[in-house]
Amino acid sequence: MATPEPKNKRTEIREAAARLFRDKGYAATSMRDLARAVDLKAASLYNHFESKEDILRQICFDNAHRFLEGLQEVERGTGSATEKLRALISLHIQMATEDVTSITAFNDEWRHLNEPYLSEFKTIRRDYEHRFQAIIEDGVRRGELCSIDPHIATYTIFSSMRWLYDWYKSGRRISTDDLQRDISSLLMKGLSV
Amino acid sequence: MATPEPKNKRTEIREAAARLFRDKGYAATSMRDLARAVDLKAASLYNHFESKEDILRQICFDNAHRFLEGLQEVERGTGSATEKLRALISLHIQMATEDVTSITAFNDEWRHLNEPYLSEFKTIRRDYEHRFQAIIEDGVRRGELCSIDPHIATYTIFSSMRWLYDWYKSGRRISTDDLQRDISSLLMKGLSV
DNA sequence: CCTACCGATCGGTAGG
DNA sequence: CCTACCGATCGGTAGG
Repeated sequence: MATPEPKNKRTEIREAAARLFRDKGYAATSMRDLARAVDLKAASLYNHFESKEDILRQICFDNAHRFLEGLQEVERGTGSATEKLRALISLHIQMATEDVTSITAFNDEWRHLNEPYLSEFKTIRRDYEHRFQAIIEDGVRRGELCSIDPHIATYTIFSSMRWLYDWYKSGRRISTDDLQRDISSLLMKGLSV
Repeated sequence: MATPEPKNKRTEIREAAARLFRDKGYAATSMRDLARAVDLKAASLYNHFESKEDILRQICFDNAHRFLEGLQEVERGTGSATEKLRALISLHIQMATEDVTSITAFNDEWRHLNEPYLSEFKTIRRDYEHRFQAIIEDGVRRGELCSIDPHIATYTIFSSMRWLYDWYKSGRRISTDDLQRDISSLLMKGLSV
């Protein structure tokens, strides 16, 4: 009973889209490609989504909110700046390894959003970056971290895990635990006094 | 005298293409966009390049060879693994800051190459990665670097500088010297014993 | 280097 | 959810 179908089809389309956007890029993915991937005709996709951009929009904003929630939880904690930073690095690795396809589309394809969504997305992103950077600044001020430029540190941390998105496509031969340990230790040691 | 025009126009088109590919992506850049950027009609572009992909091809392979040359020079050196690694990090930062637009297109758009060029490009890239990783493995073996997984270390270093490509688009307020110092010290300290 | 034009494909809609 | 179809735009060519 009830209607389990509609929601599942929507999710199925969204996931197929994330995969195609990651593999071919948003612009190179046609609605006919996507329809084929979910065994539908192109026109039928419009019963589930307003437009091609609507799908991208949901992928981008859903992931943005997941990152923001993770950050908020860390901010509410009572640990040292070092502990918070370590938790944030874990968050990024976790996001990258849990839902790879979606995160890749989120990372690389948001620039294809149209206004006003593009500006809205950039604002959220900038907010995240600033709050992340504030934690590093705090750590430097307290003498927990070395006197690195917090801006450089923030972006270096962000991008240092980007290879996971590409790399997870092919057969991954490293356990998530090893990743956590090695990446986290490299970055934390690099930032230590 | 002579003919300085042809070569200059070719270069002008290539640079405009690199900028457009970086800003909008390869698939979303039309030959009409590119023609407009260099004050030509779309059809005239085909006097300078065989196809749209031909332009991308040149950007990708030129940069691949520049990276390989830099690596070769480092490999020929007699320094320790630590010194070689430091030189390679410098190479990446230098490439990223010297010719940003071209490097971004090289980094993100190569997947739009068609066969057999796609396979050829991936082979070159894999070769570069393996030789880079060999230097890290050597450093670990000699006890110069900590016992991190060399594979994780290699890719973390590669991607840790990727933000430079995006970030250089907007007004850069950090000097190249500061970048060199902070990024290099973060990574080298992170990898030290 | 241009005008004129090609077939293919695009995102999306009408109407059922 | 489909068939049928729209105008727009794509990469590229012919011919000069």
